Amino acid sequence: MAISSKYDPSEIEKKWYAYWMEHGYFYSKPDERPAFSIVIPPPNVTGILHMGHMLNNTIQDILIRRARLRGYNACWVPGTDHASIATEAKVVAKLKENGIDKKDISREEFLNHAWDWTHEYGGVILEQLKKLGCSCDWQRTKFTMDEDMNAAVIKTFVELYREGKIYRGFRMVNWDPEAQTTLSDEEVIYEEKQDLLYYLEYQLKDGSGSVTIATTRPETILGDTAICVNPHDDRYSTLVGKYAVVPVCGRKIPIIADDYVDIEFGTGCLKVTPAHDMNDKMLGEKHDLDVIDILNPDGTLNHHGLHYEGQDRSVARKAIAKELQSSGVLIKTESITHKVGTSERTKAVIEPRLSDQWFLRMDELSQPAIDAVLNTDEIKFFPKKFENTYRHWMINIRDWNISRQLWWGQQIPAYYYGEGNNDFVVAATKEEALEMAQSVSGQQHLKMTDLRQDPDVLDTWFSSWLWPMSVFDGINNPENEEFKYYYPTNDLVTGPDILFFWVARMIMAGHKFSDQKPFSNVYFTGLVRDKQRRKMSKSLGNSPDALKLIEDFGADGVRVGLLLSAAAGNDLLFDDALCQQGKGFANKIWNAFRLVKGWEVSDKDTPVENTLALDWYANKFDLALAEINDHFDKYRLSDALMTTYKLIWDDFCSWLLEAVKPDYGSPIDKKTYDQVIALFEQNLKILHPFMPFLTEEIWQQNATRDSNQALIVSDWPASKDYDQALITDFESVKEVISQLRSLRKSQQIAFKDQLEVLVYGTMDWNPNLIGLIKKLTNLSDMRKVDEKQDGALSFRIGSTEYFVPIVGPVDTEGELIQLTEELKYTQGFLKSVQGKLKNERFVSNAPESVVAIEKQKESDAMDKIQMLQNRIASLGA
RNA sequence: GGGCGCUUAGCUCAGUUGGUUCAGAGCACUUGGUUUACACCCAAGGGGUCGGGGGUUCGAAUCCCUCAGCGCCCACCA
Repeated sequence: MAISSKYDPSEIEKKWYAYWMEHGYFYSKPDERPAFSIVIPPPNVTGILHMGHMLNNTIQDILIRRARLRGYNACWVPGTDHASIATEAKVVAKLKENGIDKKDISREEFLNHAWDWTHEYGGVILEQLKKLGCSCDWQRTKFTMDEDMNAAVIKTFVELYREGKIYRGFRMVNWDPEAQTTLSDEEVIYEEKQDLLYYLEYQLKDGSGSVTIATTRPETILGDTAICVNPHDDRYSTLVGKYAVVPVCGRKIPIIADDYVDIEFGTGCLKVTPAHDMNDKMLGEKHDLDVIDILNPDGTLNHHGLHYEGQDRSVARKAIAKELQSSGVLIKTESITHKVGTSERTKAVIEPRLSDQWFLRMDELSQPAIDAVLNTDEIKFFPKKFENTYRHWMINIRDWNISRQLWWGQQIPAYYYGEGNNDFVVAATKEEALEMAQSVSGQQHLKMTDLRQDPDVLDTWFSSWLWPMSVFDGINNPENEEFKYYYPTNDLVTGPDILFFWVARMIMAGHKFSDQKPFSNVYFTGLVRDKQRRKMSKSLGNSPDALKLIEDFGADGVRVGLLLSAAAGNDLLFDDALCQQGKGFANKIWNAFRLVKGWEVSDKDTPVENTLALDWYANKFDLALAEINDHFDKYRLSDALMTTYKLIWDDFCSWLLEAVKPDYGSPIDKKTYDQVIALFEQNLKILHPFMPFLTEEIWQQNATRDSNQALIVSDWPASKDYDQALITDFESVKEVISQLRSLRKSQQIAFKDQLEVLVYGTMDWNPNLIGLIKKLTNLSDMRKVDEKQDGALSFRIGSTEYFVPIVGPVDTEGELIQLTEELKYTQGFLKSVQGKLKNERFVSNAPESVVAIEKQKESDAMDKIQMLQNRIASLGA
């Protein structure tokens, strides 16, 4: 049967994925084997596969496939995240396209739309992962808003509330006027912006003068309730205790003193707007100031905005500046560069705003999580450098604002039964809430309809932080068999951008709710960037279509391409040339297979050099395997792949196959053939995690296999001791061959012209390998001589010299130049070595072994100089 | 402003405890090669004073100091 010389992945990948699914190799349930589990970082349910996912999931698949081969009961749990704000924003936008405004529909109607959307697009990204070859246990697919997941979230909330760790507070929060919700600190991106700093003059109430303040937000003067100066600022000491008048609205406000104010900045006078600035809020509380909120939730001014009511803050800013200018209050403006908080999702400028929110106390939760990573080494980070970032954040951790003014997510289980917002109970169900409300309030007549559930939902991460536990039902039912078997999970693979959002919180949740770590190792991938180091993004259009890449290069090619330059934690500069390299590698292996399968097998004797070459490769394989295992242990997956790549391409294809390859038209002996096949299969096993499709295809084409003999469920080769001497021997032989090829090239001696090689000195390797050298460099003979041969081409390896009698005209001039240069270099080298040896401090302080090495270098250099001089002389210079 | 990290070949990066194995890999590049698995190939080769300066040491890419450039995290001064 003719096999194509080009490897075509598309059909093959479909075929084997279907085969793996059909035979349930990805499916896992507890058994007597040790468990190895990974939970997927759940992608946004409405998302599509991008390069970051490709990298991240390729890595997880490599880890899980290797674990499976090593005999673990491997379980990779897939799933998606409801991604509260991101999804809600998409749904709102889609409704808008259809002429529907979120404000005009009920919560229930909106949620129906959101669920429709989820059902329509929710599976897309998971289907794409299948194309990449991901061996997830699809029967376990979870969604963060599945019923049991919701139950876990609610249970956790109630528990934390009863412990006093969750509280409601009227706090300054990051308000996104576009999405009309709060954001956590982590969702706010600070961007450098050019703005104007306005200098405004406030008249004193008693008419005794004025005071000038500087602000970047002049519209907020309408919410001013004080002016603050530094108590040590001599310029203003007489003003403290007096009153100033706010321009435009004419409100009388006190002038107070506080160390918080920086004497150097602006005018040294600070307008205090407790409703719209974190620090002003703090000053307000300290000095008991009024709080005047001038904004509506959508970022327009409310009735405190007076004649600017209804205008957006940015519009009002310009308008008010104009008014202030015409009334002479605006003294000057200055350009200023400062950082402005914007919403990660909507890009809207964040307004600090006071509102009722739910918070989770973090102080007690953080300590065990700090210990687990930084003190006990229970959890390891790869690369380790992220432990520093983690430490810094965990030590300065602040309470977590967990409420969001959205509809898509788990609604907060707080039920109000009175008129205001102060009478409420927290309970897992409304029924339970009713009983509690009746008993707490003493009002037995309360009915279900008297209860109002808090309209807010929980931050998305409040479900994500439970993920490794909740996917195994470990929150609702911690004694269940699966949870005990699979948890804690082994590896987590994610990006450093969600170290705090997610990783840190999972560690806290793990210790809080299961008294255990959620995972043992965290592998941080880098960001995927383009060749110009730009972050890949939709708006730049520099993100390649993931599925198109798989079409072009094959999933195996793409996986290799991604891995080749993505050391843990380093950003990956994606270049599809790397996928091309991956595809090329697949083709190389494919052709090696074609070659071997094309051989005609006979029962002739096995040439001794074949035995030696096969022996060498078997040992070389074990050496490489030890390195590969070590790389895996250290989560250096790129290195593991590169070692495998070189082993297969260089050692297996270029050396072993060339060494045993029969002459054209001749058969190969059966023993060699069988061993080559056996070694080929070993290669397939260690390559399988990286290139699952190609390897399974060859594995199955090579022999008829039962369904329980698929490569995916075979075994990872056992580590064996290897014969280093044998490997070294072969390296020497390779060196001889390489030198002979080099010599042919420099002397322009064609391969078809046979050479004779004379050897002076000892060949400390198996002389049976001469046959191999003869075959690979076309020698008529290679034999030992008792005298050096002056006047012949030569090279030297160790203390042995090799002479090749000239068969044709020699490029004397070129060789002379080369030899002279080499002589000069060697003489310089000798001088430096001798200088070192003459240094008494070196000889007396350095270890003997190091000195011995230098002495060896000295004598080798002297020998070499002698040889070079002889050669030059023989050329008649 | 506080903290962390990086700077090694044209590009992307390895270099664990300072000393045979230390100046490396892959890609790219140069040269030669195709009736005999693969041009998505084979072979040979060029290329770096390890960011600058100083110090410790018999010996520094590796340890210390300093300067310059880059990146990330945290906080945020109106």
